[in-house]
Amino acid sequence: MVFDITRHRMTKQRQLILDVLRNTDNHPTADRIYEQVRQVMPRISLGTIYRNLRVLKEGGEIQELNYGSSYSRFDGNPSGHYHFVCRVCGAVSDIELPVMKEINTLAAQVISGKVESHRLEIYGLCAGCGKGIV
Amino acid sequence: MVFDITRHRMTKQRQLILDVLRNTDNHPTADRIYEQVRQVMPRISLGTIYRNLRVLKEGGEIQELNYGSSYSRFDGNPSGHYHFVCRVCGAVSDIELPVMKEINTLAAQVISGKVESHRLEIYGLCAGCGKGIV
DNA sequence: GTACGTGCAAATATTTTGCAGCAGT
DNA sequence: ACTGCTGCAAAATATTTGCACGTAC
Repeated sequence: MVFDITRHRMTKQRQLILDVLRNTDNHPTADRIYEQVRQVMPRISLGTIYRNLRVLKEGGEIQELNYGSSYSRFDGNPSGHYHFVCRVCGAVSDIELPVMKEINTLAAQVISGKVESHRLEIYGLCAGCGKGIV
Repeated sequence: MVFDITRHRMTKQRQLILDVLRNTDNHPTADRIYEQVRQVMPRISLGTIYRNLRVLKEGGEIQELNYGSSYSRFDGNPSGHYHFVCRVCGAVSDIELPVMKEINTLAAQVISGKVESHRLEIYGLCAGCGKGIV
């Protein structure tokens, strides 16, 4: 699906937010997206950022992530993939590991419900933070 | 570790919160814990709930979970285990699946940092919600 | 007796929403 | 032109914190 144009309009704001998310790999927060977008469109409001993030998420264009923080991060890559989270600096990066469908199969054997998907995050120290610590 | 009594005091409030968490398996939110505890100790404050949840978490007595919602849930079982989240009713339940250490090994091969742990959640429909839906 | 802990209330932080005018199709 | 979208500001939600008093050790 490209975009549900029968219900949604591709406004300049929405396109810009999507562009920002697709051209970064650091999984920014709403506030960080706001800063980025404001450099091009200074009068955009944070409410518009949040409204568009929701629409884009519901349309399957982007993903929302939240890893123990009080805020969400967003990922312009909507396809299933895993993430690595540094416990020191909080950076989130993509993991080049294929999605393991067998996890769903395993889980289905012990769950009295319908298994649909799973989410996996790896925690540790990123290369940069690992160096500084003894 | 039982509890770091050299730094922390086991107050009635803290003990009660811990008891509530240990005697339930539905991974309650802070607010729900507050309601429970208030039935026994009506003058306790929500601030105290949050402060104690943090102390208990830092002491390794409990776990904090957050799955895409804007609020956290808490788990009185501090040992590593996986969770199943129903996408309809939002219920969170424990999964009887052993922790797969090989996931860390696999991840370590493709990550340029130090892998320490991982978190896995299964999503789907719980038994109750699966029935109602065609 | 000494800190840590508590209740209360105010403050933060993040996200959502009402509204009147704007703009994509 | 129709209806969704925007900016603005206020509200809602979840969590944290300052303070004076209380209590576990």
